[in-house]
Amino acid sequence: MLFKDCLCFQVGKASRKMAKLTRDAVGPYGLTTTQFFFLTALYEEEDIAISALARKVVLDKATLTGLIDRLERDGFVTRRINPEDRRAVRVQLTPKAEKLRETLTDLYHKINRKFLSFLTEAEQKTFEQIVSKIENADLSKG
Amino acid sequence: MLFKDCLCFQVGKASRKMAKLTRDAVGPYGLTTTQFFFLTALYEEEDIAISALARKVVLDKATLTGLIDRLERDGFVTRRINPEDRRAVRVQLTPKAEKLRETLTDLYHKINRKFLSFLTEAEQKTFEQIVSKIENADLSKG
DNA sequence: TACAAATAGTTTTTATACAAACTATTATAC
DNA sequence: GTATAATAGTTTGTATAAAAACTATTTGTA
Repeated sequence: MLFKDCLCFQVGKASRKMAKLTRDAVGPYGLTTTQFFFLTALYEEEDIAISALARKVVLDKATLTGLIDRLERDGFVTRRINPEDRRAVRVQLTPKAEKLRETLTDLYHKINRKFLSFLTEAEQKTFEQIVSKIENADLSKG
Repeated sequence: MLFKDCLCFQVGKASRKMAKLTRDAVGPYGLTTTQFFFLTALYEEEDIAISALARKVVLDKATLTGLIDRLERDGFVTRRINPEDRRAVRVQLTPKAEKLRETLTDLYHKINRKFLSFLTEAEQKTFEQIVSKIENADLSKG
C-alpha cells in the first residue's frame, strides 16, 4: 500500500485544500477559515458558553481560548462572565460582527453549496456516513 | 443549513479525529502524526529533494523546513546538499529510523487497514472519488 | 558572457491545534 | 459545614501549516 492511498493522509489533504479555498473566500473580510466557521457557529447560537462552543465546533477548549482572543482583539466578539456560574464565560457578537451577519451567512451558504455541487447526491449521502463512522472510530479495539 | 452540516467543517473534524487516533498509536515511538506520515513517505522513497517530498505529502515547503528540523533534531533524518544542484537538499534516513522501518511500516499498514475496515468497499470507492473531486475543486469559477 | 528569470530552501510572522498543568468556582459527599 | 471532586477557562509548551519575503544557486536569453 502506497503512502498516497492512506485514508488519513487523504482526508488531511482534502481538509487543507478546502480550508485554503475557504480562506481565499473569507480573507477579504479579515477572517481566517477557522474564525469564519467559529463566527458562523455563533451566528447560529449566540451568547453561549465556551465549553458549549468547543463541543459545537469540535475543537479543544484550549484552542478556543486563542481563537476567541484574536476575534476579541479584532473586534468581532466579546466575553462576558455568566453571573449564575462564575466559572463559565459566554461569547457575544459585537456590532461589527452583527453588521457582517448577513454577508457572512450568505457566503457560508454559497461556499458550502459550491463544495456540495462537486458531489452527486449519492456521494453526499455516502460522505456523511463515512464522516459519522470516522467520528465513532476506535483504533484500539479489535 | 446548519453549521454542523458544512462539508468543510465535517472534513476538518474527520481529519482531526483521524490524526488524533494516529497520534495515540505512534506517540510511543516519539513521533507525531505528521512526522509519522513523513517518515512513511521517506521509507517509500529515500534521499529525494525536499521539494519532491513537499509534493508527495502535499504540504508547503516552508512547513517541511520545520518538520525536517525537528526530525533531524530527534535523530530520524539527515539533510545532504545535492552536489549536482547546490540549491537542492536531499533527506536521508538515519540508522535510528532504519531500525524502525519495519515496525513503523507495519504500524502504518495496520492503522490504515483499521480505518478502511470501518468502511464498505463501495464507501471506499466513493470516498476516493470525493477526495479527487475536492482536490480539483475551484470555488472561484461558476 | 552578463543579466534576468526561475527554482530550492529558509526565515519570519501569524494562526491553528492540543496535551498537561494550573486557577477559580461550583457541586458533591461525608 | 467542610473536604473533595468535578467543571470552566486559561496558561504554557510544542508542533503543525502556510503566506510573504529573503538568500543562494541555476537556467535561460540576449
